[in-house]
Amino acid sequence: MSKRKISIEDIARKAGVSHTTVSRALRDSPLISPQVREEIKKIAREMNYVPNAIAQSLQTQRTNTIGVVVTSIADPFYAEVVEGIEQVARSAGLSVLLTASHRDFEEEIAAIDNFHRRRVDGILVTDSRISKHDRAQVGQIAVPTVLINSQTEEQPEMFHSVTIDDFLGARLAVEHLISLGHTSIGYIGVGDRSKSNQLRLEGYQMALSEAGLPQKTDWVAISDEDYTRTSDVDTGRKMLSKLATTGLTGIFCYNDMVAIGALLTCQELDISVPQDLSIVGFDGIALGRYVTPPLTTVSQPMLEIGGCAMRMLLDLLEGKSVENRVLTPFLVKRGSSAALK
Amino acid sequence: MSKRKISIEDIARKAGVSHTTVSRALRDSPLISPQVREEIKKIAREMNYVPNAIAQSLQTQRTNTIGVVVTSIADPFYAEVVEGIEQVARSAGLSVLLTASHRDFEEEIAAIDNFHRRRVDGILVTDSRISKHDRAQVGQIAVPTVLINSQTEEQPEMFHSVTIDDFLGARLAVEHLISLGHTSIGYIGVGDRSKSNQLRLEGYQMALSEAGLPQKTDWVAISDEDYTRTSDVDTGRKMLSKLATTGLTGIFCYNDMVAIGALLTCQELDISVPQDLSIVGFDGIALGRYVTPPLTTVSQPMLEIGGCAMRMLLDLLEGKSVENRVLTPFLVKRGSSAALK
DNA sequence: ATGAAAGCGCTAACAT
DNA sequence: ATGTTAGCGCTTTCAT
Repeated sequence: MSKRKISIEDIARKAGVSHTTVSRALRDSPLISPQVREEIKKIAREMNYVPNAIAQSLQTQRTNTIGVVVTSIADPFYAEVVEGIEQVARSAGLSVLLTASHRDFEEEIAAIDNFHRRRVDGILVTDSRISKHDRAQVGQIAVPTVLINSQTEEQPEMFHSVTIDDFLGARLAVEHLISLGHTSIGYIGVGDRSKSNQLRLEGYQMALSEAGLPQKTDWVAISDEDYTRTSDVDTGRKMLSKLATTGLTGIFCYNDMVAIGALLTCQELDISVPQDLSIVGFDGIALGRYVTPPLTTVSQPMLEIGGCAMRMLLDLLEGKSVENRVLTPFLVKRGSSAALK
Repeated sequence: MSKRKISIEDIARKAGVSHTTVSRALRDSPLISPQVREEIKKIAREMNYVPNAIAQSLQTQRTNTIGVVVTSIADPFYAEVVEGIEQVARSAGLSVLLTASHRDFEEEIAAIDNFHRRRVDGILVTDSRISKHDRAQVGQIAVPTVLINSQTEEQPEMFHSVTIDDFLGARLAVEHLISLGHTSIGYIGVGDRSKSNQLRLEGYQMALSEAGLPQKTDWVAISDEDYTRTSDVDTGRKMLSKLATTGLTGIFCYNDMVAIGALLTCQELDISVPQDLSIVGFDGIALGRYVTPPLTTVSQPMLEIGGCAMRMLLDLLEGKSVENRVLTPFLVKRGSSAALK
């Protein structure tokens, strides 16, 4: 194994030309005569030359790298979003630096700062905690940045963004329950996800009031715990126990993990789903297909969210102007919801 | 937003010193007098200086970056492994470049090649398809590389590796079924994962023969499909249908997704699990906890696999010598397995 | 304690 | 069509 890496100067020496010629030949410059070019490429191959992207980056001021911040790498939702990001990034010749923020503001800032030092060409942040007040901390966000499902109320013109229509999604879920004949419908939320939780709650309320259905405060249970170690599944479990005695026949849950927690507790409490209680989740993670009964959910197009954000970033890198996108979620009917008896 | 980034020369000019002094001050060199150092740091802060990691890397020949190749980012198993990797990488000041290989040899090679151009300090590859015959293609693997659960029979001294003990794991699964009184035990495998599938099959066979139990060829079903789009769940579904009529009372599945496919088909065929049939999976992905009945499985310590591989890489980077690790999986008993009636 | 100069490996003006 | 010369923004001898 060659200890010292080969440089274009090494090739130049061997080929009896200048390193500039090698540089040009390797990048198919029309300035170099075909035979010289081929000869140089041949030598490069023989010497196992591997171009130094670092040196190229220093010169071209482009790293062909983007930074992605996710709340957790093992999160089934964002894992799929990142899959979508990576696919289009790679096909555009960009590599992805991935960092987890654990929904922590400081970690998020640190990750972005690290990306800046590394001179990434662009940044993608999921579930961002950054708002306009924090501009100082982020230093100058000098590179194109797109927020995915941001959790703050930043001015739209401040950052670029791709979001899911939480309000609409919630309505889809609740209207589905209503169409099944349910009239006593509850909501289990996650306080920690401020913005999306708020919007889903509002969508829930709107759907009910539009249908002229009653709303009771004890039909809504929102966990107020810090996002320490209490997972969403546990939230679903606890909150369902609270709501179990309120006579509800349908429950819309903040997301699929919460819904699954609710489902599990129903099994323990001998509440049959969907006979006694219909449950609807949000997100559309793969998992929902495999629980019993399979989970009815409002599905987010995860791959598309990632792909869309990445394409937006690509446009930004080319200096194009872009418009923020609000993607549309769609209802996936499965076994956890059924007509009211 | 400052268009042009500030460099140490800009700071030097402002501070009336040389850029060398700035460089030293910023990195707390004892050569610089405390007051000058503080003054320079203050100016740097005021000017919103962000060190250029690219320039540093070119000089120091270290990128503080590692490359990670996974089969799929959205894979619940490897997502968790990567989570483990990223945690220890970050605490060591390293960033992670992540690329998906989709179990494709060419893509895997391309990813590694890309990492080489980018001069990553080290590489981690999961489910590697590379064997010693392919050394040429990989060029010179010039940087420390650790394979995680490699799928080929490379000489141990060729690459460093962290693996799970597939053979032992399979035995744990089958011995568990045996201890529950089962005597007709089948195996559903995935042909595409050559090495691990082979080892798990052998573990299965060994456990049976040690217990003096019968083995029949039609108790073993191994999917021979290419890994195109047919997911493991579908494999489980199809193979269970095949085995359903053979009078088995226990089935060990290559992994949890296969087991879940089997579980789902059991529901459709009105085969009660675990009353009529006990099912045991492999991997220990979170999902298994939430299906009905919850899945008994041989769990791999996913975070630890990632963390262990990363620590091994860290040692390699420090020039230490390392020993390959074979980690031990453990049985997690849940509802999908029960004593034979 | 500080500075001048060289160089990491490449690209790009500017010659020729 | 090819070579010379500068940098890109840092770290690191080597002087002073």
